Amino acid sequence: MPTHASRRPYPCQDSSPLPARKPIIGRFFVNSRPQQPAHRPLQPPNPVKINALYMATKYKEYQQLNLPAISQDILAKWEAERAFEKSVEFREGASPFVFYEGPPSANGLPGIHHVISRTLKDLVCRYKTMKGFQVKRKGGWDTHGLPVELQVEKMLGITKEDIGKKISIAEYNETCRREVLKYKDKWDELTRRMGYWVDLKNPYITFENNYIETLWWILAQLYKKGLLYESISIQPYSPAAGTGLSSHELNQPGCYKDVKDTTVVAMFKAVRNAKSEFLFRLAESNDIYFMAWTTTPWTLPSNLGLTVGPRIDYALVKTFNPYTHLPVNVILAKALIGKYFKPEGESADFAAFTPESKILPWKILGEFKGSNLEELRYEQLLPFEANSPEKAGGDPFRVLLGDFVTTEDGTGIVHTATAFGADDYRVGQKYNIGILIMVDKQGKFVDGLGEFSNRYVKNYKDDPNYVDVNVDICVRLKKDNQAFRIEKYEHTYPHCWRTDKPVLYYPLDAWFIRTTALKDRMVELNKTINWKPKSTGEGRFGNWLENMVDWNLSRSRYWGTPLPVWRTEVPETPTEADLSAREELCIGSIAELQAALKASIKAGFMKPTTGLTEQGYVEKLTADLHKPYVDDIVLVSKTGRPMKRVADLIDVWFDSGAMPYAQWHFPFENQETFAQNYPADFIAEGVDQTRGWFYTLHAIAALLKESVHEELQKLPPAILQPGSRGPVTAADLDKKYPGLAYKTVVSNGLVLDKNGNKMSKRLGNVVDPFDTIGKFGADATRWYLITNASPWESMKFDLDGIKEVQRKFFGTLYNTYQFFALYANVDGFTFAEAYVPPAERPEIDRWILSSLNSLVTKVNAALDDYEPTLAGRLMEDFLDEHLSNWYVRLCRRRFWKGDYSQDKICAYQTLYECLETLSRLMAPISPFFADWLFVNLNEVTGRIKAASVHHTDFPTADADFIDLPLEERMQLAQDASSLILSLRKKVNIKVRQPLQKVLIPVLNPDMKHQLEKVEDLIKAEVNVKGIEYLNGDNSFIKKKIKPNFIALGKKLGAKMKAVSAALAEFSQENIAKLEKEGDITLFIDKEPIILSIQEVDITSEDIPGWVVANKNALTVALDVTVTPELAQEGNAREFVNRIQKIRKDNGYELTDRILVKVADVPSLTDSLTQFNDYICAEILADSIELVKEPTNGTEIEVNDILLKVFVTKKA
RNA sequence: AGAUCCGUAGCUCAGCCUGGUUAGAGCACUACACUGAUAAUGUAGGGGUCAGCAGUUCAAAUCUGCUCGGGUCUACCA
Repeated sequence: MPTHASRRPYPCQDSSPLPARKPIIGRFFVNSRPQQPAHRPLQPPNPVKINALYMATKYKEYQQLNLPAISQDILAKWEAERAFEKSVEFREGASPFVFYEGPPSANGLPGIHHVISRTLKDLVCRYKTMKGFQVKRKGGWDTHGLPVELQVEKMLGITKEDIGKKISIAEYNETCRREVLKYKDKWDELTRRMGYWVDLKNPYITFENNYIETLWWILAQLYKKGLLYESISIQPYSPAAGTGLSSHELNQPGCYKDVKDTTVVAMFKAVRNAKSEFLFRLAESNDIYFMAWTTTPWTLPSNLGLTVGPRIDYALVKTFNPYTHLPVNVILAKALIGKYFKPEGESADFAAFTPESKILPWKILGEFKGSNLEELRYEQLLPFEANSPEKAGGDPFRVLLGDFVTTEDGTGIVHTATAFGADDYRVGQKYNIGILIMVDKQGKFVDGLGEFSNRYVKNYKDDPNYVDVNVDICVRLKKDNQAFRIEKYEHTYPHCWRTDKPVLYYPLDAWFIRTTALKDRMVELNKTINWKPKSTGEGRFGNWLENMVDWNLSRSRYWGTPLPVWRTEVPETPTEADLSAREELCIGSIAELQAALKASIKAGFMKPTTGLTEQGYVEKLTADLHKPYVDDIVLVSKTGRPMKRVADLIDVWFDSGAMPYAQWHFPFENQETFAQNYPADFIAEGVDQTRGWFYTLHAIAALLKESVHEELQKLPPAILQPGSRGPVTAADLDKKYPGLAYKTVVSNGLVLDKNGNKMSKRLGNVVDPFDTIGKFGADATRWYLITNASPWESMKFDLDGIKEVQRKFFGTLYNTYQFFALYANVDGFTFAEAYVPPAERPEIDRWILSSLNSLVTKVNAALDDYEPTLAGRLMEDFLDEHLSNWYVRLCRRRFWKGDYSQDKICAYQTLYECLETLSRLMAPISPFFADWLFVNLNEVTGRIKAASVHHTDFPTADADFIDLPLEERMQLAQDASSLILSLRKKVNIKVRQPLQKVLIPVLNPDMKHQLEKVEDLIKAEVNVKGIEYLNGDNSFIKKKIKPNFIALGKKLGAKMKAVSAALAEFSQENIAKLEKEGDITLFIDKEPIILSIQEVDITSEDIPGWVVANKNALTVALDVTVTPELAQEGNAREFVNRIQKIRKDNGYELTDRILVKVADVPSLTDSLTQFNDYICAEILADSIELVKEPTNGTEIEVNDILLKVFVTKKA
């Protein structure tokens, strides 16, 4: 950032009477030359289509910056001119840049976090459009799913059980269909107001028949390939809500709660047989028990196995049951012995043990690995008639091996109830121990479980008299010598997010997609995706792919895409024969369904309603592919049996993951459009979509690759490969459609409140995007969101941050424009003159243009790399540090002084170009303000034939403009000015007081040349008359030497410290010698080390007798002597300053000439006479009249001298 | 539990990939200047154990490991 300069109070270009100073800008002045054609022709994207552009003669000037008003005006303009549509139409025929819109669900209100991801999407699309691509952006709506259902239930005051009773499924779904787009208007409004350009007129909507038909086609493709199958899965299930829950739902905030449960370490009595004989020998007893811990005692009646870790060490321990005090031998993990037995009890006196004993005696009888326990048998813990081994249908009550067993808590032996745990089920399948489901879907025990029958395992009915059955189970075990420890235990347990009741893990029939079959392909393809940030792709997403399990697709709901599978019915408890005779059909299109329907009518399973033809009936039945209509359809199997639809709906994530195909109703129509818009070049959503949309898009693309190829091969080759007529080979297809849904994905982080907390309605810290945009405008909001932090980092949203952006960035840019407009209007600058080649412009113009083009290069690179934060910050720096703070400030006089000369034209052209280029650079991020700025400029000059900045091309850098040495020396000038000003500050000499000279030691000729070229700038900036350079060999300067660590590090290694110390001790003579001879020999530990001049950094540190400051290699010394001559000149300037203030106070126009009468104060007479010409030129007076006693007038103060002046406007 | 990101001034963030000896900006604060960009602008100042510990190295904000704190995602187990 700049650390320089206050106001430069000097005249520059007009004739200065100050003999000591060269007028600075005069040096830059360029005489008019034969005009040359414009250097940089600017091409509109499509000049033909734009006809009449509104032209203005004056740049608009404003009272003050009003960003919300600008947003509104520009929005109205866009809508009137169809600016968005045109921005796409203009690029017709250009290469497409494919963007997919992740569909939001419109049944909730949009929040500020939607603004960030949409800004990101929008800016990339706008940028690519300006880069010459055609970017179609089809909007979309996600319409299915549980949130919609719940909202509807809440609204109607019903629960899931009421559906089909109090309300028909048809009515229910109709309500969902209506409700899901409840806030569509709000979303559309946000889209408009934030300036998100997306096609909302033709969005894809996931509940539409065409959309569902594509989903069915995809499912049928998977079915054909054997990738869609049915199986049991243990899933979270909410008995209170009567529904299975997805893991997604379980991860709703607040679902995992800390609860206190009654837990028990149950004792399973081992059976003595050949395999277990070794234990019984060790124990010399028949009372051997496996100890297993559970936090869900209600699962114990369903126990079928005990699982141990094969590599875990277990011990057989002789002890007593702490409740019954009977002698027992227990088996548990050795590592967990300490949890149950106190050290002082080890090998204590067993004989002395009484029920009153505090310490339980114990003794290890033997140790073995878990693998030694495999296949041992035990007696069923809680046998009843309902849970007999026959009912389990396997070979239960054995010890199993499982990798999931740990010794972190419990006993290292896991009670395994196959019905109620995913791990349990998996290991149970492997060992064929059967399954017992002793709890029904209401969450209560089934009949035939003795005293526990029909009791709810948790208080699902909000019964005030509920008695915890878990406690009763524990009590019974305790009495029966089957419990070793019973205690309350606090742990986190998932709860149904709707009913707040604990979920059960419950076996449910489910349909799966065999994603694991394509795992390798998905992992490989993921490596080709450009992830922003990279780590999300490699880490979070990569790991997720590595640990992939089959996709559980089915949901037992009402409002969603139905699974298109019909099959013949089997009895409730089917035999193998029933199942193998079952016939099944997966429907892949409406036509297929209609044909099947007709067959069914023929078979007599379906009958056309009276008054309808068969065709009419078939069409009516397939007019809506939702429940309940599809469920009413009975089809006929090959063998003539009736087939009913499987009741399940599919996961809504499938809906959104299938959008690349379904949004175009592929492959039923739009095949060509699809071919050109697949895969996406770019998508962006919140990082929470990693396992959601990002995954489902990726998975479906990988699964569907071959089917897509098949369909595309039906198209004419020219569509797939423009320009080629030959056949499209498999390799060609593979290259273009590798089974990938997107090439670049940006995952943006969360938006937190300003204290870093997640925004939630509960905390009341949500930020309303409408308020924010209304108050600060979309531009400042967008700019803030993009530049505050990288999009993928979670950002703390603070309205003060937007205020800052508004003031700092937009305020500065607005001021700069206002400044330009003010003077350009006075001078009538309309860019009518030919473009002045940079070589003919003053150095400062060439500098800012160089800097501008460097900026353009960097911004292009940043945006190409999807780093908008960097791009925005670069623009901020340029605007503040270079354009406003240095260029405009230094050049102000060029704009308002003198005639409409070549120099002025150069200044206008330069500033104009900076503003115009900035408007185009910032257009993707802050589209309204950019357009406002662009149009304000372009309306007058008509320089670019485009009605909107969004129809122009993105700026590209012109290497000819870039002059790095020039940028370097300007930096030197800024640094030098800053240093000198800080010195002035230190000695309290105001900038208006001229000083005689500055000394700058130069360490090499190059530095001197660079400084000489900006000498005038520095002198003007700091109001010093001369700069003297001190060459390196001047003994006047005191120098400092230090090692060049980078150069010396490798050479010296460990000797670095010693050398560093030695250099610190160097005398001025040593340094001079080194400079003169180029190298010097040091002795470190008596070893010679030769240092060359390149291996050290020599800087000037001090100039004795002067006030000195330095920064890096630059040192300045200021002569602070104010001679009487200098003081007089200072007075003159002070005087000018006072008169200017009066002019302003009196409200004179810039061009008004004035008459001045001044009281003749002796101490000022010399100043006023000597600098008369200068003063008159400055204040636009013909002369200064010194009068003895002005009759009336304003009292002013010039360097502590009081006097009266009388100023009037000249007629 | 696993993965990942983050931790630098009161606040928001650069710098870290590629280690180099005075760690930078903006905001806020304090003081001053400027007063023809003026509801603007500039200058200066104070303010940091670079979360902590250990390691590698001549040298660590920067590389490595561990710990702590915060966020997110995933999983959830007796």
